[in-house]
Amino acid sequence: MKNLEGIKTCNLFGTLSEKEKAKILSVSVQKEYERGGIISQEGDRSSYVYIIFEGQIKGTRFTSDGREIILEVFGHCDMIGQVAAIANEPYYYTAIALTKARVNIIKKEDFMELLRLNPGINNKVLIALGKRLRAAQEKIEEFVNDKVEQRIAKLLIALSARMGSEIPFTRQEIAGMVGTTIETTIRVTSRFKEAKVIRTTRGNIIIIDKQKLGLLAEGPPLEIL
Amino acid sequence: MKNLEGIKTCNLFGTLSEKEKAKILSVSVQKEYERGGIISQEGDRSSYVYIIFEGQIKGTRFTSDGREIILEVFGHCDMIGQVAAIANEPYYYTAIALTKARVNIIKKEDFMELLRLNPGINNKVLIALGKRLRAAQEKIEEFVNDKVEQRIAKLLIALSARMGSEIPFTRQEIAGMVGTTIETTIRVTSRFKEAKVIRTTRGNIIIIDKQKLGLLAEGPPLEIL
DNA sequence: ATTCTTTTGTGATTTAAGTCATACATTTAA
DNA sequence: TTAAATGTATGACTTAAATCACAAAAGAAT
Repeated sequence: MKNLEGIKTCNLFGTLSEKEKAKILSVSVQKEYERGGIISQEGDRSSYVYIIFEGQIKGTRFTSDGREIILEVFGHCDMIGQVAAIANEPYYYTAIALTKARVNIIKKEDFMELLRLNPGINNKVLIALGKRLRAAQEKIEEFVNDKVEQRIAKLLIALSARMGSEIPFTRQEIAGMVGTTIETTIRVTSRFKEAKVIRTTRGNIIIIDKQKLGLLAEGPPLEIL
Repeated sequence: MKNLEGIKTCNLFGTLSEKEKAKILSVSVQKEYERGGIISQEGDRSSYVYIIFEGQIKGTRFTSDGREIILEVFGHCDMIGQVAAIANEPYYYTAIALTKARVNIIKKEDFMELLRLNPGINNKVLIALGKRLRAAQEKIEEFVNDKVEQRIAKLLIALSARMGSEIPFTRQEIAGMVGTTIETTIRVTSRFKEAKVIRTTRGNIIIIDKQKLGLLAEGPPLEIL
């Protein structure tokens, strides 16, 4: 039960009284997932809302030919499943644990109740959704404006802002996040390595020159740096 | 005042009593825009929320080299500016009238008050935001999976669902919406014309073979149809 | 009517990234 | 400890779409 407490510090619940927070905890169950564990699945009827307490979770869709597109990466205090819950629709994508993850699960009905009784939460949920919308729209802009090299640089920066300079993803996953193939991702990261912008181990990318990575994200290709 | 009434039929206000609806009308002002008229501008401090009563409005951002990216197209009963209002941030993009448009303007403070007093509206706003998030994520998927031809086919179908088979956009605008150049857009639409999928006049695309367009949106390129 | 501006149309060329094929290293499983 | 699976690496080739460059048609403005 001790771990559950951490979730109370989330911005989402910032406006609530101790009593209300306690109520949320009382209606939520905590569950732990191993890397690769499936939290919720695309197309399933939505029954729960999830608040992430620890670890990273990816929101993924699979194309008809089996390729994986990672639409979002969630971390501490992020909430998933609320869009499906509120609109009463099936989940739009599959949520998979990227690392060992601990998640608070709230029944849809309890969540809706929570929203109804606490306008403060309602507002926080709205703000969070707004942020996700903007993030998605920024990504669209990137597809229009940026080359793969630049998109990968931006992604690495964004990921390192959340989880430090050691990024525990394979090239395959990176490819899924920027919407490219594994081969190009390997080629780009190899170039980054050669230019001493990153180091890598199997399944990890370690940023060693954040400044140069920032330049790459701004636009100029590696060759002219 | 008569025109204002139409907005009451919007789903957004479905759960409200007549009295509450009247309240909304009392705090909103109606304004008309000509094609090209600017409703709100990227970066401006958000002061109003807009509900579209009539016409089409595009949500646009400009790249550093002046190209236009149209992120969303809004129509009857859509609301814009609410994300900026709720998060208390500047507008994320510029809203420009695509056609003659009539818009209800609500002061940010009045809108926030409305949200606070009517959980029903709050919920509707959440659902609408959720839909926009999914639309944006679908677009990301399109960038990953689809070729330009397919993306243009999908766009034309989506637009025609809202505004009929005559689509009043230039190739330039179409290009901005699918994230490509004007040249490729012209080439693709020229091919569509030759295959009798569409007709065009200056500034307009008229869909004449909806079924074939549907096929194109599904994937197979024109040549093999 | 003539000029200016916007929109549409095409050809030639370049380029970024996808595709295919193959190899090797590192983990995990049998 | 050997085999299978997964992740990384690279070369050769193809292709979709961008870029550049120019031209003609359709409206709008003078």
